[in-house]
Amino acid sequence: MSIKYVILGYLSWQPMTGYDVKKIIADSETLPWTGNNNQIYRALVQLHTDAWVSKSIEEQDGAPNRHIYTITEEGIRALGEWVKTEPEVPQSKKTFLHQLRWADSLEAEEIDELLEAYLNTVGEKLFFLRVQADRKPNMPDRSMREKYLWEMIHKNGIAQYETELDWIRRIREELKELEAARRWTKL
Amino acid sequence: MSIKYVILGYLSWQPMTGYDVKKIIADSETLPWTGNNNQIYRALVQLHTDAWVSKSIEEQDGAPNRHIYTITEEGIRALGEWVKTEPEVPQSKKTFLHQLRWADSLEAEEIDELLEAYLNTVGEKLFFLRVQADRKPNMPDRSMREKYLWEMIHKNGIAQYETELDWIRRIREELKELEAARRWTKL
DNA sequence: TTTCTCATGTAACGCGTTACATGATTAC
DNA sequence: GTAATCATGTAACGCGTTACATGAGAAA
Repeated sequence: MSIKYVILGYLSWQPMTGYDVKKIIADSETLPWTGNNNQIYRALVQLHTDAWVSKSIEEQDGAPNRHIYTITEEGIRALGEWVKTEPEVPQSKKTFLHQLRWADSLEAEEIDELLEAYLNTVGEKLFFLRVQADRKPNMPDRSMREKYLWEMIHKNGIAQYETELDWIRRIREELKELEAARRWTKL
Repeated sequence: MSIKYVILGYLSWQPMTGYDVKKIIADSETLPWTGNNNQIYRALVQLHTDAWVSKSIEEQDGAPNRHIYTITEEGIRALGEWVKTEPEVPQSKKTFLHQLRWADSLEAEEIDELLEAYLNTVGEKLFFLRVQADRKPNMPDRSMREKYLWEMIHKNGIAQYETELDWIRRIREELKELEAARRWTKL
């Protein structure tokens, strides 16, 4: 359950309510979760029973009380251990590639339209990723190095989508050439 | 349930048993599933009740009978429609990035070790991806264009991991510079 | 007046994984 | 003799999603 550590991480950065965590996850272009309540509140309950976070309640009138979660010493230790854990291979889920694999039954034009649609989808995502960097969260950086790490994490996402765009452009051009050659030999 | 279409795709390519499908998925470096029985056999039952595949049984003695699934006309139609479906944004799950985000509490050396471990993991994966291209499946290509598409799909994975390696190398170098600068100012 | 934000939570379900179960043949 | 391959399937569970439920205040 990796989201548990992701949440713990954000709590190591500043105390928050479940609602705050939800917003961070939902607004993030890079976190692979939707930010749904069910998962987050359940994870927070777990973190609390693990004693990795403590909970304090701030009463409000005319609104539900805010349950503020704060990371504990134990939680900091657990997070530190997790961070040093053997890295996993990144894995991407690109449904489009599986569509493309069986696209040979389509007309050349149809394939090109598909690729264009994919180009637009990826391009749009890239745009939002870049915009999010400008919006800059109002969260202070704890150190020079941490700021650098966060920037590089952001750039990682951008680089991936840029690579994808290059790949799409290349395949479109080459398919155009292939199609031209096919027509030539047919004449 | 995208795996349903993935399986349907492979069945469009040639009739197969569940076991064959399992092997393809398990051996693939790019398909994001493990190739576990439960999922595959269940999906095949669904495909069959959808009438997208037909089933014939080849009896064997001293071994379980082979249930051979063949795509139907309806299945071909369904696959064709799915292929033309609006492409989704690719999304990757990079647990390592979430580890790195909270790595600022570590010593410079420890971070570098982490990054080196990540480099090795990604490098190894890339190696296997390339090897798999040589191993080349004994499956005949149906057309020039399909062969090209499959090659490009393969290159897509390679490009992603290469981008990742570049990113790791860059961050390692820059962190080294940062650390050097920090030591310099401390003296 | 309707929609959005704040803030908590629950119900139902589907996708995906690990592990279990069987049993013959083939390879090392 | 042990392990892998062929070939089918089931049980249990966990992660993740959509949707539901409540209710106040603020903004459009």
